[in-house]
Amino acid sequence: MATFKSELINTLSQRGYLHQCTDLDALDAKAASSVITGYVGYDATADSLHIGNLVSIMMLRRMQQTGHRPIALMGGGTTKIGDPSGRDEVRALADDATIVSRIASIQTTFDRFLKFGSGPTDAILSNNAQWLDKLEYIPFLRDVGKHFTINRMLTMDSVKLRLEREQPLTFLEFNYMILQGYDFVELFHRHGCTLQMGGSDQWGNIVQGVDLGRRMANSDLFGFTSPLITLSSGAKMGKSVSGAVWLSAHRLSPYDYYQFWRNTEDADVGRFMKLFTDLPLDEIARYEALQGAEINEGKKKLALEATALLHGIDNATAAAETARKTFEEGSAGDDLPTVTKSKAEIEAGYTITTANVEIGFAASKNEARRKIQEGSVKINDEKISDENYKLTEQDFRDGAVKISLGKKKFGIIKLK
RNA sequence: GGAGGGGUGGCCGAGCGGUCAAUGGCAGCAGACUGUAAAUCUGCCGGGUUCGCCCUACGAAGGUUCAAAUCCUUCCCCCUCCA
Repeated sequence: MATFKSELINTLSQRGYLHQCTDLDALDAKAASSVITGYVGYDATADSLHIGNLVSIMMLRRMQQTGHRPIALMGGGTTKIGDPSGRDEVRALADDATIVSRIASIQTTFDRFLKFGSGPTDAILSNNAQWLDKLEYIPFLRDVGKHFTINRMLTMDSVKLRLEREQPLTFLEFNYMILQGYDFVELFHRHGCTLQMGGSDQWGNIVQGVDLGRRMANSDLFGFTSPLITLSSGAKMGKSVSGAVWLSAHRLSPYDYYQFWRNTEDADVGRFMKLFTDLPLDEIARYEALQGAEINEGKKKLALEATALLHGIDNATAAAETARKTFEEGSAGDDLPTVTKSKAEIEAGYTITTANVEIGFAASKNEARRKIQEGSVKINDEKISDENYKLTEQDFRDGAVKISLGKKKFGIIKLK
């Protein structure tokens, strides 16, 4: 089974993270004989990372698990430029204050996956604003710009595709790959970082960094990318009942995160366990062998383990218990979205329509009315077909009403 | 600088004076079937509503008309060809 010399590359390869590598054999040899420092960069395009970032976060985690040193690089500087990769339109650029607050919010996610500190394999959190913000234009062009040819840059997918589609590419964005390449060299000088990882869409940017390292620092740097993770049905990964799958709890609750994994397609269970949990491969193989409805046991395990990594075992267990009560017992668990109402508010007339909106099931009252007419709204498991139905004290059992939309969305209205 | 074409709902894309909150497709939501799976089929898919209607919307601002996404004027932006 072990086809590589190093534990790092064996792990990355066996668990499904390997897509492309600039020099796999050399990297493998190096990882077998020394501690490698490697990084992944994250731009602050929102105040939370999302499921699409999780593969690379797990790669950093695998590095640490196999005795190497990961760096999470926050793109405080590059976010001001905007990565054109895979986009047809210029990004809406955030102002400095927004970027700083987003980074502060994002950083907490890494504490769950990596152990930071000053030991030889302790993770490092860095921010490229530290060096990019104070670059001087002419010196930068002379030191770094001279190593990039326009000819080469025009062949990069991020540029070429935009031009082929006749979409505008600003000079600002055109510089993104140069700055990302420069990051790599900077991290090499600061921390001896010799590896950059990322998703397959980052290949071009990463390779530019590897080349720049050879030219500027005469150093051997490595690039490693993971495949784009899609569902077996072909869809892009990243939909939960309440929209995008965010990693920050303020954007997506641990319960909803658990539910996202619980609803994994059958064919993806084993693959996702390898990528997104620490379960040993032989245990994963046992779950993969399950057939038919038994696969649900694997989904529960996947959901529990993946949620525990991000939100802690206590939150994961609570989410699992809420799911069990809600779906298997038909009662209501504690982690469901909750709205609290006073007795006076109920007496003043609180309609089922408003309740659906307040609990987040519908974006507007019209949508809530439609759902009621479609017969998908229930109160305490009783279908409600009157859109003007007002909750009464009789609806409250032990001070709470269970409200549901469809088969998967549940919420609680509590009486204060 | 000159000539022509175009900007429509989350996206693509019809419409070209009234019957247009605007055909289709994608995405999304719900129902049926199931295993909280996939596939399939069905319905819904701007906001508010006392369910009569009302408001907002077809790049922006004015105008013509009983009536405009559709006609006119000005402005902004994109594309193609010529120089």
